[in-house]
Amino acid sequence: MAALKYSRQREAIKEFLLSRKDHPTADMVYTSLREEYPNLSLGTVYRNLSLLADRGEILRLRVGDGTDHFDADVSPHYHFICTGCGSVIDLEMENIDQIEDIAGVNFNGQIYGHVTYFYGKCGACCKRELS
Amino acid sequence: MAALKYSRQREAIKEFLLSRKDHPTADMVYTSLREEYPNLSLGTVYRNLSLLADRGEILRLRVGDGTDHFDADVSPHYHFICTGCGSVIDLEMENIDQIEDIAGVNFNGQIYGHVTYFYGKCGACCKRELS
DNA sequence: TTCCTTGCAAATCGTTTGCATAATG
DNA sequence: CATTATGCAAACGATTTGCAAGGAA
Repeated sequence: MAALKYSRQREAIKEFLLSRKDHPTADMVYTSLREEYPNLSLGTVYRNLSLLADRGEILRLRVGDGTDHFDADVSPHYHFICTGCGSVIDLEMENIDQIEDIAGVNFNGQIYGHVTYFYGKCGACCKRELS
Repeated sequence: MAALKYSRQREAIKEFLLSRKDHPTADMVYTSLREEYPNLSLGTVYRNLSLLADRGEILRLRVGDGTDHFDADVSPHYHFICTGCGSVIDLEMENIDQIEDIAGVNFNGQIYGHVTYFYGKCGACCKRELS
């Protein structure tokens, strides 16, 4: 892995992600940080998000809405995507790694991991529908 | 849902998907059908794939390689993506819908579904690595 | 004749890249 | 000084869309 040099921008991107629990997209990161760093470029945001994701310092979430979301919480956990408002929410749930064993039963290869997203209506959207 | 009119192209696209078990991309569908329908357009392929997916007649797979794959088998099943060769393979495995109940335990919304992809090395790639 | 569908091309969207310059080690 | 990172703009790949013409009900 190549050596990294410090960069104010990369630090700001990572701190921004750490400060939020709503899993922003690259464009959200860019737009928000632009207020503090007026000549930050979108390319730099993408470059650093990819770099951090490759190093495992952040998570890239392909939630299926066409644009990647990012999460600074790299501890193992799952995500819920609301089909109503599109929000991406952390789930606090029991480990389900046994599904890899279940999947491997009739399979003649090696299963090293899985990606799971849960879909439905979030609490706020459920409430909204009742009114 | 709007009324559908018959179209030779749509029929061909669906039949093509039914004839394959390797989950082609839009471009693969286009390239293959072009031989029989030389002036089929890529736009038409995309339009019909989206239309069929919206109606639930086919599945759109977001396997994470940047381009969507499609599957005419809409019966509930799971997919494995080989990190070696990128192939998308059907898994014959036990039902794991209980993970939605597990996920819902500490969640104050409604979970209606989930998407899971398994990753690893397929049989062919495992073999290749040994040699 | 109504209106869905097509082919084609242009447009869009998210993301990546080339390059000259700036900052780090 | 050697190298990595930046800003900017151009390039890209996948997908969508506008529009005039074609085909199904």
